[in-house]
Amino acid sequence: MAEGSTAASQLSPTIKTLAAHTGFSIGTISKALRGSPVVTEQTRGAILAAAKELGYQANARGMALRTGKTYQATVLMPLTSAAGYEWDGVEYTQILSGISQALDGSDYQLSVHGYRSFDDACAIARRVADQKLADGLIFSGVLAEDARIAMLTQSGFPFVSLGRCREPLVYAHVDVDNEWAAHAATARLIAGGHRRVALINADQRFSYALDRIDGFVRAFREAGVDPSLDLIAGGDLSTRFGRDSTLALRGLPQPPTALVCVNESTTLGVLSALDALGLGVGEDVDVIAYDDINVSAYFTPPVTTLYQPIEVLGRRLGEFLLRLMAGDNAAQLTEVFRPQLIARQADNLGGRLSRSHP
Amino acid sequence: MAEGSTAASQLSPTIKTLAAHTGFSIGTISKALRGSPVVTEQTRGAILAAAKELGYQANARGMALRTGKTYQATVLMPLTSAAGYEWDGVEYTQILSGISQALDGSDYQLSVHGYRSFDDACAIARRVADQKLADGLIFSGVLAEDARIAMLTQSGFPFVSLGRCREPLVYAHVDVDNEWAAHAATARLIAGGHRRVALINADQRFSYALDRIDGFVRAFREAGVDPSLDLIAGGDLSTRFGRDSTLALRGLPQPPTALVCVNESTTLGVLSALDALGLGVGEDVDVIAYDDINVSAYFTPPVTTLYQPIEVLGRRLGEFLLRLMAGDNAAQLTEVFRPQLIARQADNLGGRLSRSHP
DNA sequence: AAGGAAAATAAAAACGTTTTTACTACGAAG
DNA sequence: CTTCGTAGTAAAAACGTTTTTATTTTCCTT
Repeated sequence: MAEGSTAASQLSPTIKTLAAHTGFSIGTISKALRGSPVVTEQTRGAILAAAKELGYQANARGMALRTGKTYQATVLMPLTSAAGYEWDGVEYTQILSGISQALDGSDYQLSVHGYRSFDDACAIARRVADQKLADGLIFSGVLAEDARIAMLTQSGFPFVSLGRCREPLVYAHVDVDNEWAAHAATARLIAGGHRRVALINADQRFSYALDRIDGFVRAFREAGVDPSLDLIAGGDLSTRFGRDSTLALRGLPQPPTALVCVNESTTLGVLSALDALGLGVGEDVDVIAYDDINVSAYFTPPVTTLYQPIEVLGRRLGEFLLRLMAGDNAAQLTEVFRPQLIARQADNLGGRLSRSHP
Repeated sequence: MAEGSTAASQLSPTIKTLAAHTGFSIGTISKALRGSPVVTEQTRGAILAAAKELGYQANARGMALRTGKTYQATVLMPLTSAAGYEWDGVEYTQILSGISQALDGSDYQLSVHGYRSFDDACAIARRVADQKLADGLIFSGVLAEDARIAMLTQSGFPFVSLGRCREPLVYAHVDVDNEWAAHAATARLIAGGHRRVALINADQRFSYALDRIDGFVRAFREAGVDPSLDLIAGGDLSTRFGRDSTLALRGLPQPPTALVCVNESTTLGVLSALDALGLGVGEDVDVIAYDDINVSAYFTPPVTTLYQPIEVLGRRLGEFLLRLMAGDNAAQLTEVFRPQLIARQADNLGGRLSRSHP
């Protein structure tokens, strides 16, 4: 019976199939495919031809077992905080999209791990590094003092973070210049005459939340004005949070006349709250938002934004991780993006405020 | 030198370490860990204790090589169509979140493959199945005649689709009752007096776009009214598409007095266009949207929605895939969700239309 | 008490690679 | 004409499992 050959033609060809087909040994086949210089050009040609003819594809599991590599790049993704399916984390689609594009064509597969809390994320990161579940790691939501960065830096496990911690460590990262962005937004509002500016911010555990406060405060300092620190709200970046904090802030004795918003889902909540309060944007209150998924242009009314497409950051994250896994030095793999200011409003309440303030 | 033992204590323990530690052979260790009935309860206890003591974790690559399984569940994710980073695909965060939650605790890892076109998705699906790059597959964006479903059904590769094709095939799937949803929205508008209703729909290659048209038409038929087929727009589900198609439709000689929108990013574009045209929602035009990420509540003005949290569908997708990979029958693994109607407007233009139409 | 069945474990083979080591020609040098 | 280095390839070992086959032990039966 030709059972053997029939079965073999069903299954995908292995290095052994190639050996039988070409007459070379499996060791030579492997070297030829890996581009080792010890095999002659002629044999390599023959082997490559046979590989193409049979549609040979290296078995990732065999390679992985022998080399200890996994050919996996893992991304830590925050699971939506779930309470009532509140809208947050939408930008992750574009982050993943960017990373996926960068990894496309490489030998690496993109895998995703969800986490529910920071401790959860730490535990997963540790497990991935200790057990070598992946060859590299990408994560975001960096804290001022981030245990993941400390741990991975020490163990030498390749990773790229979206965001910088506040410890003096050397590691590959991609970030947005949040200090600059918050400063730009706040300074613009102060120049427009505003003195009571709110900052709808992320939780202050996050490093970038602190960066934004820094920029916010610097803008006031540079203008010689006391910063409205009592108008800084911190929370999850859901739409509900944007709405609730706006309602609360506007209920204060000296409510804000302008708001700086940390992301687009929060902004939607802010706008919703302002509408509910009967306040007109550009008339009774000004709003400047940060946008990384290009949606603010469709808000009504359109608001001034600091725009940085996050897909670009995602792509860079993937590129950096590839280079890191190829042996590049982490110190060289850092980039901080400065968003673009898109002015859609005058942000001076139609000039009214500048008159009342000297 | 104690080099050997030192190095061994550094590396994670293997089945050999356990063998040396307990005195049993590696075969027995493997059987004990896998719960085989041939090993006595006493030895299993000893081995389990040693495994716990040494922190043993099975090496996935070794298992994968031997068993041919990969312990990977792969999701096909559409890459954002990218032209100008238009906002779309945001719901994928929640789909992945749901799947990740379902896979949590199982032996399976979630991996993500991005694709740029339907052909791309087909090629990837075929590669995953042929080369057994994963043990199961999840995908969405099902076409009326979907090559992936046909191919995977035939090859018997485990998969769950988000959406149903229009061919009479038996396969595991999760879906929304789009026909019902479109019917509910359209019928409500017709009951409110509308006769010129627009349907801002997905591209008609997609099966669910056809389902919505079916429901849309049925509502008209049941009311004894000619369906406004000329007001059906199909396109990508970006915000820009919502805006552009609304502007175009309202430019017609007999413009729609109401719009049914296919998802929330499109709805945002629709609302933006209506605002730009100076049309008030609930006054000059009514809008009913489909929402799967719980954001419509914050639109201003709020619109009536058909709400179905997509994270729930994601979780079910993961559950179904796990059961499928465990050997369950695909015929049993189907569920169609019916969204919830959340009426935030009267959707009858304040009663004005019902007066003019009998 | 010896034989044998059943139970428990050990040993070996296998999965598909890469890498190290061993072999075989062949040409150059003495 | 022999010896040796070298280039090219083959053979074998290893990665960590699971599974099949072989061996040992135990205990029952006659």
